[in-house]
Amino acid sequence: MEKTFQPQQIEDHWYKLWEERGYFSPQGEGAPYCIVIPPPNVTGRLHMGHGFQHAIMDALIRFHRMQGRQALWQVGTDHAGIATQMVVERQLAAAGTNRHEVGREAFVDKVWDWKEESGGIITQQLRRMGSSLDWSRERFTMDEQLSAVVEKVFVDLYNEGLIYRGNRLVNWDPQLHTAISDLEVISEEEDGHLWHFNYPIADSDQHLTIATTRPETMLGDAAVAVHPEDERYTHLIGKFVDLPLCNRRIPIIADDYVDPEFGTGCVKITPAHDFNDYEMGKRHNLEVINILTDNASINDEAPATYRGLDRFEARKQLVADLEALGLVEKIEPHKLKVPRGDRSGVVIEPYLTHQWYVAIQSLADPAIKAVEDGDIEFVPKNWENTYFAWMRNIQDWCISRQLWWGHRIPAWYDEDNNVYVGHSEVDVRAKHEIDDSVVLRQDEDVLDTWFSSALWTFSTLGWPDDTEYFNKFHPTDVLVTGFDIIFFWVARMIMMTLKFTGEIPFKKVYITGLVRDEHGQKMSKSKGNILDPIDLIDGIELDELVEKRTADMMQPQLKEKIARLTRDSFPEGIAAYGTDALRFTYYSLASTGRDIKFDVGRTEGFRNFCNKIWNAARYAMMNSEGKAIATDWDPAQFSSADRWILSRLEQTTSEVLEAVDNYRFDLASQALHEFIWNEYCDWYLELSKPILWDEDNNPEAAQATRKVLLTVLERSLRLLHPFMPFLTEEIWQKLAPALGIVGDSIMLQPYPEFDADNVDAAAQSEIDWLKGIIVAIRNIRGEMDISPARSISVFLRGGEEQDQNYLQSNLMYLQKLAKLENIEWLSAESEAPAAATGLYGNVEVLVPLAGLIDVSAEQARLEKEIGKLEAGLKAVSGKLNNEKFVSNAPEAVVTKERQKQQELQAAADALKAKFEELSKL
RNA sequence: AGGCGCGUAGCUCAGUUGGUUAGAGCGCUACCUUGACAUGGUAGAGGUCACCAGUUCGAAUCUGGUCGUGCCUACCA
Repeated sequence: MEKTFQPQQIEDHWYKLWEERGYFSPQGEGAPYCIVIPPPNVTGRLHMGHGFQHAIMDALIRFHRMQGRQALWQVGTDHAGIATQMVVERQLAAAGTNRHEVGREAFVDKVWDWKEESGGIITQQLRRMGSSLDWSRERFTMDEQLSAVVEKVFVDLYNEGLIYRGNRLVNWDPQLHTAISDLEVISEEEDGHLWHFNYPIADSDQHLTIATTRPETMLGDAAVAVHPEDERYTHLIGKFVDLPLCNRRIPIIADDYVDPEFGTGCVKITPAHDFNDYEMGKRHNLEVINILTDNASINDEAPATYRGLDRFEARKQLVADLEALGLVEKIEPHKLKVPRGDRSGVVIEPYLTHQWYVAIQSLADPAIKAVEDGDIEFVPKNWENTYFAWMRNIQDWCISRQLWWGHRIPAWYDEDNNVYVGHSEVDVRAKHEIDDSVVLRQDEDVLDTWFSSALWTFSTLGWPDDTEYFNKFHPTDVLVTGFDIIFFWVARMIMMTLKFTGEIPFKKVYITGLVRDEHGQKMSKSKGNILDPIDLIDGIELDELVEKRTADMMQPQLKEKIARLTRDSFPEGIAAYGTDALRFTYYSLASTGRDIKFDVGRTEGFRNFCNKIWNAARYAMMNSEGKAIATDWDPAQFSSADRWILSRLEQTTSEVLEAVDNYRFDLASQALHEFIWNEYCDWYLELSKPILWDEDNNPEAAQATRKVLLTVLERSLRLLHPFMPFLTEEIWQKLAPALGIVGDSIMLQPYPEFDADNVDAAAQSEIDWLKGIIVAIRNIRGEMDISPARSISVFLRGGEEQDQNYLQSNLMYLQKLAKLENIEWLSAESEAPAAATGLYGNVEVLVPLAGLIDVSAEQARLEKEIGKLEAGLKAVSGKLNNEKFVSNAPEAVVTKERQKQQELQAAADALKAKFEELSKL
């Protein structure tokens, strides 16, 4: 074995072998266990969020697979309508053309080409994470079979009246030329203005002052509204104003939507370009005047001077023209929420179009109930509030998009625009008896990407035709995802799955936190703080990292700043830490209900942990190869250390099982780290040395210890495997034969179970004693500056018979681990030499001074120790002197405090006596 | 405006139903290249658990409030 762990040499090898041998497919006869992958964009790249979620899903899958479940991790990718189409459109733009020139069919072909070309990247990256996904069942949302499900769902919902076509205001993206849903609109506060304009009151010399944040929409004004009880304006209700620049006369209406406190209390009403105005327009039968084109420039409804102007150009022009007419009362700075498309970043327009909608209420009700009744549980539970809040106020879902990449809507129109919905044109003609002489054209639009994603759990498992996997694995066990897509995806899956299969899609929803950078900042291209999981696995040179982070940056000053920041954060670039170390970092940070700040320092620490395990294995192997190992499991031959480590392993097993049960991967990883490093390596390996090196005198003991050494390691590897798949496999393959274990892979071995009978309290208390004495001696060595190379003599005094027995049975350990010349028990009566003193319980540990240390240093050390004891004593005594505590606290608590008081008192007294003795010298 | 979190060592975080002298890792200090590992070992320093009040014999933990901070939802033109 190499002296250090070299992850890159083993990872590809094992992953390929696992995949080739079909280990990722469900096996055996155990109860099914299933997770579906949140499908990544087929042309996307792996990011830290994926890395985190995959680490968790893979741990769950491997854990349950080892527990004997038929584990299926269903894999697949998403066509990601807008995102993918935008990429290809950008490619066209770079080539000096666009999709309209290319034409629909050729464009869609190009997108498929791009999918083929780049689609393998993300799936290769998922493999690098060690994810045990069942690649033999890989799906894509636009596969034939999945598309058929999409079509069926659409047609069925339509036939039930739950999908309808409506002409109403939608969120329109004027750059992408498509409608988007409410969820795809991001509103953030921006600086703007509040313009106050004077609208002349008809047939008078008076005017009304209205306030608006969007002057250009005045071209579509249909009324001015005031509050019905606003005394300033009641006399004007029913009268008219002359809309400046437009030569139109519009009414003054009353509506209690108007807030008299805001602005002037007069609102211009533009039904075609504002959601609230649209509703008010319906209430008052106002004309809906659309003044914008698809590009959000001014259309022909407006006066000629403004036609063709971009909306923001028109705004400037209008303000200037009103200014010239003396109709601008004032302009105030004003903060307002500006709606922007989450993909394009441009300002979204409420825009009147024909779109397809899902009538959502009847789907939402059972979906709410499923969570209320606990059929579906969120982890952590508080996300259920978020879910309920949105679901109880849900709006109909706009599902049509004016894109070319996606599932085309299965609706056809005749020349009179009558709509026919069906599985195909042939189907539609047959159903509606439409003659071939009638020309039908299919709806141009495609469905929102999330429409097909909503069907993911059951469409990927073969519903409705091929039901073997569906029947076995659905409902799935747990969905692992981020809070940001609870509405986009989780809620819609619950609704659609209940509607069509009558089953919940999953029993649990584990919501992960967001992965942020080490300072808690969101990772983003513009901040230049993105970490690529693959770079943490393979490492990356500083220059390359800087190049990567600053590529395609528009602003040069941003580029410089990011380069500087990157050089500060990673002066040496990033080392190759390997997948296991990266995964373990995720687990260690995965406490529930909290975002995680990703600190590369942690990854380095866990890389070291991998190396520690590697070397522990080297030690175990070096000490076993070619040597006799006990064949029987004979506890009578076990040393106290053997029994202790077995007992601690048992407890660790219990902790890990419980932690995984509760989705507490942080606690699981902590328990494993603590056990393997601080107990197995730091203590057990050291305790095994005296026995293994004393083989000539006691071969049975050495053989038994060898057995335990290997057994504990082997079982630890199995405990650890779901978290560190590669390292554990590599070592296990070398180790298993030494123990006579036959098996092809650790991933097919059983997961350790907890057996309370294997907890050995006696062994634990004995080794605790041993550790306590050794630590007391080392402490004196350390603080008194006694060279580690120097052997010393130690006396023990006080204590009970048990302590003396422990000394006798642990002499060899003490001599080796504390580097002792000699250690013996002093009877209580005998005179102690001048010595430095430590305590373990009521055992005094005496290191004779002669020639080793100076008295004042020891006194200073004692004073410090006494100080600590007295602080504790003060706290305990305070409690016990409080009569209310003694009379009210439970008996057990009081007894415990009393005992503690005695121990502290005895210890303090003993050290004080030592201090006095030293003073006499 | 409502809702959900968070605030514990220099940094990143644990702390289960209120009861240990509040823990871990990283970082820091000192010593040590001892026959698994310097990606290591041994020892050590470091916290009035954001603040205030309350409940209780007892609060990092429960309640109320204040401050700071992050996010989500709905918005007034």
